[in-house]
Amino acid sequence: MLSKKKKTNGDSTSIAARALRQNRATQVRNLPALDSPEMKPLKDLLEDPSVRKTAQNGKFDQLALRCAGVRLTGLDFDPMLASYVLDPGRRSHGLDVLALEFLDHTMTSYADLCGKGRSAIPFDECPVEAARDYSCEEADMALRLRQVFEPQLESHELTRLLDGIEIPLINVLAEMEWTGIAIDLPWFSSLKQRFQAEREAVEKQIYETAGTEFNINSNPQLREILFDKLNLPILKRTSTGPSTDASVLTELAEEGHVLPTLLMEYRELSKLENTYLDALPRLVNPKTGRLHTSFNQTVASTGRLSSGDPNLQNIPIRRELGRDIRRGFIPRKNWQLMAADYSQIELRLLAHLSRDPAFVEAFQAGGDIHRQTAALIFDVPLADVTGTMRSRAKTINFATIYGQGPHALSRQLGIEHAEAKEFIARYFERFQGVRNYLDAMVAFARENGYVQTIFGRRRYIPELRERNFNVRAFGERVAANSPIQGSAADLIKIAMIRIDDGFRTKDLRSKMLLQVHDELVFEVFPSEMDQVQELVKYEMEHAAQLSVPLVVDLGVGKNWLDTKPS
DNA sequence: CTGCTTTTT
DNA sequence: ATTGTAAAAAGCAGA
Repeated sequence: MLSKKKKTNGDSTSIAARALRQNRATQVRNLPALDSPEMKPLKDLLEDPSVRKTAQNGKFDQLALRCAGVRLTGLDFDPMLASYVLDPGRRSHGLDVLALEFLDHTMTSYADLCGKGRSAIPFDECPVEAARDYSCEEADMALRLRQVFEPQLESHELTRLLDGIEIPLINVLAEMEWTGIAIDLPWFSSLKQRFQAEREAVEKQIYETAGTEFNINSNPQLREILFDKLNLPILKRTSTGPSTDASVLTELAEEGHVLPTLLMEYRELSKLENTYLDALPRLVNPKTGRLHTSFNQTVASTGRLSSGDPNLQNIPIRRELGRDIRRGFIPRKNWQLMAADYSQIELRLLAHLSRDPAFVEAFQAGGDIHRQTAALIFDVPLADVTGTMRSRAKTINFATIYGQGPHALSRQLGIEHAEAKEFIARYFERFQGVRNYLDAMVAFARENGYVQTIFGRRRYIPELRERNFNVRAFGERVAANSPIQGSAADLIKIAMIRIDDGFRTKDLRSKMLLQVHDELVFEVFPSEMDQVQELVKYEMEHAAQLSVPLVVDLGVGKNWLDTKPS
């Protein structure tokens, strides 16, 4: 939202809405003349070149607005968010779509205003009266949709979720987007050199091994080399032909073939190069010298946020090469980065929601949950749990959260289908409360058509009424998973609002920068370190009172990777 | 524009 | 009788 196109909240809608509210105008056609005194603030804004020039698709750049002294205030409703809490699964929450569906009104499109393709004119060249009407139509629709949505929100008991969480979160996210995060450009460019040289070397080896040059990024060409020329076995199919994904290449590599190993190295390097090393430096804002993501508040059907332009929620960490990229995210000079992670939040929520005694006790006892799970399902003393047992227990714990079946589990653990089936049976024997809870969620969803989180966030699951078994099975997994993932999303949103509030009342200079689902990243002013740590840990751990403790791990460092243990 | 692949939680 | 794990964003190729 800070940068461009994809808007979630606080775009021109709210600016114009404010202007309109002041004018008490409800009819697009009866707007006061632009020259009238009451329209002056809007006119000034529309005519300010530093603002007009930055508009994309008729939406003003938030950074430009902020530089022009315009800030988000007085925000107390957003039709997009109202639509999102009413039905997070719908395809679009766009104002135009909502206006058509709920008000039977076809809105002027951006193309209507400025044209499209070659004949399109820039937004700042369209007549200011037309820009006014375009903006005010949005405000008008927003106000009318409020009348439609408010009774629905009330009857579905979603008012608290919207007014208590989603609306207050708008300003928190806007502030995070505006603040941005710094990256170490020299570090990025030296990594680029290193990775590029390495990738080119691997490329050469691939051509030699294959005996021909081809486009490695082209799946059809790659299939031809692997499965026609070299006659390697086809282990998996996609809808368009033999698959060449990482699991296939790994298996082929294990059979002793050279090319698959090289291909995996190539893919890892080129992914890091293209997606991060090339893209991120280009997105550094020249005005702020920092990277400004957009947090989308209305795309994930579970209630999670998403991040885009650039996506800062999928910065690598698992493999060593990727970890180098995380090292490039840095605080401003003499400040520190701090990360605060919820420990096992989804499993804790599963324990809380299911009230399973064994699970609840394990968390109340503290310690390593996967280890304790292993002791229970393999029936050995805690001290005798081996690495393999713990790792398997961990996999099964995650499989449970996702409603995974024996087939998927066997593949993941590399064991027989029957053995996986036994693991699962054993698991639910020990955790009967979990079994009952998951079954109850599916039953509730079949009965009511939706499931909900602790805070009443709903997700409708029409798939459960489908004839197709696969679609229905998908619906069952959604019913089991969404209350857990969604409740976790609710919790961290509440914590973010309270932390932001704490920062303000305590007049702290430190900033919240990023949210990565169960983690918050902060840039901390040196003298505020103790205060910030205490505040963040407290608010995250007390976002709600559950029957198991919520635990947050803090880490401090000179780059994002440094904030992580080991 | 769609499909495939890869990155994260 | 049937399922080969939830949620995202993004780059590339090829039509």
